[in-house]
Amino acid sequence: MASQAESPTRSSRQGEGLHARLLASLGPAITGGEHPPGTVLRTDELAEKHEVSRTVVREAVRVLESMHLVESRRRVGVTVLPAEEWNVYDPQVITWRLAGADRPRQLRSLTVLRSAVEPVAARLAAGLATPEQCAEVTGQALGMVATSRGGQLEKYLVHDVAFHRAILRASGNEMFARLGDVVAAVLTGRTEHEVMFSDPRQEAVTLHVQVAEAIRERDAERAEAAMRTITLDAMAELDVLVP
Amino acid sequence: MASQAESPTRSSRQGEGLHARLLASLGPAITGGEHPPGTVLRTDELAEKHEVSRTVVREAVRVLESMHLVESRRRVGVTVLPAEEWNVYDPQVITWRLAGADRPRQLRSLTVLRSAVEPVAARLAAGLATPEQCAEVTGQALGMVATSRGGQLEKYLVHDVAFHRAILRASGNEMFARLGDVVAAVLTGRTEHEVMFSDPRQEAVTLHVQVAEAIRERDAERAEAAMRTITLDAMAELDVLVP
DNA sequence: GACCATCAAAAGTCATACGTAATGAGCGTG
DNA sequence: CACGCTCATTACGTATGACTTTTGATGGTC
Repeated sequence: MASQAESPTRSSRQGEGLHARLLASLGPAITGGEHPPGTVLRTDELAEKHEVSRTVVREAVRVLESMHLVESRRRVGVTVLPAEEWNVYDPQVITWRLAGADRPRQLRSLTVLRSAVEPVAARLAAGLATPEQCAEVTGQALGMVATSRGGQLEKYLVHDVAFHRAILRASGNEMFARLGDVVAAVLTGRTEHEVMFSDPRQEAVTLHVQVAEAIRERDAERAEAAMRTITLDAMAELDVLVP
Repeated sequence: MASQAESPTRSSRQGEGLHARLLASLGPAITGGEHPPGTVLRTDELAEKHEVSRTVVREAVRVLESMHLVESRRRVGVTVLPAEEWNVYDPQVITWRLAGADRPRQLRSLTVLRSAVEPVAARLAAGLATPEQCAEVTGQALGMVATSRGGQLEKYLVHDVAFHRAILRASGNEMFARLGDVVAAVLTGRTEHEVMFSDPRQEAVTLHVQVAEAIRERDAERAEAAMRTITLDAMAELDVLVP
């Protein structure tokens, strides 16, 4: 018990708890293929390697277990599960995979998911959006128009994310609403990592405005169609950028 | 350390660990509204109430925290988060909510999600399904036909679930594939809890066969359309059964 | 009334001891 | 030789007590 008493929390300050730090180390290592499925980790070993107590390791392992990244069995150890078992909807897992070697596959999966969900969300939003939500969507679309020229990619991105978030929220479906972070991650990733020298294509901007209009006019059909075009464009774009 | 030594694991045998048991108690209590958002739980209190050690409580809380059901802060306690924060895609959370008071809302959310995802999955499957996957889909559709009369609802359900699972898997998208459990839960729930005296509607059966045919013939358009009809029917049915 | 020092409550961490179950080597028997 | 049983080993599971760290709350001073 004296070890941490003599050296008050070794090294620099940590924002979060030790378990979170360990998790942030183990999670990406697993999703990134550093510990391939079938690998067996032992708690004592992890504790020693990361210089934390077994208690901390166990808490982190519990979380990984709840994500179905690993399975803890007596007398065996902590076994890394095959990727098919992973909770690929867990925001943390998504983040880890987007940050690692799996990034292209993950981006593609998410984009396909978008192409399924967002058109339906737009359709629902057209029927359910409150006046405030309509105003929000319209406002963000106009913001996209305003920032679509002159290399203001960062500002454009902000409006783009807010636009899609607003529609997902206005759809009235909690599960759709929760995909706001996913869409944000995809859009941000596109702007950040991929080559985006030029301004956004004007057709894309126009489509966003059309979606906003359609929702405002309660035209479910048009809202869905326009949004479907947007997401299909995103998939086509992905085919060009990613192998 | 003597407490469980003198009484060898009090009461009956437990299949899983204590933390899992605690989780199975706390999770539904939170998602079911028994501990409304804002409620503050204290670790020691939970430990005493459930007759487990703080270690066990902490592990369970860590998992709940990773699901964004609660937030643990020093000097404050374990605070229940508002429902908007919850990881509604976590299979455990879905299960808990389906088993609790939130069941109708959850069923509706999941059905809407299905209506967005499954048509797109069918379209993709039409382009990607291997011969084996085509055979599987067709086989399950035929199984549905065979069990669609004579009150064999349980057998029909098995084929129905397997059919949708096969298509989601054949879509080639890992995130779609992971929704197999969700679809299974919805379909099972419909057969179990709702009134289903009669045999399934023959039109529904026919639509499933059509989807299988379309996938086999690589007709993406028709596969998507038929599946869309299936999921829209499911939504319509839900509107009738659930308030 | 605003600001700051002090206090205390509760989570966070650690180390240790002991319980428990699963595994696989070894051994005996048919 | 094969099969199955026993049993020691091993690594996770649980409990506990001591200590640390953070932070809301309290109360006092200017």
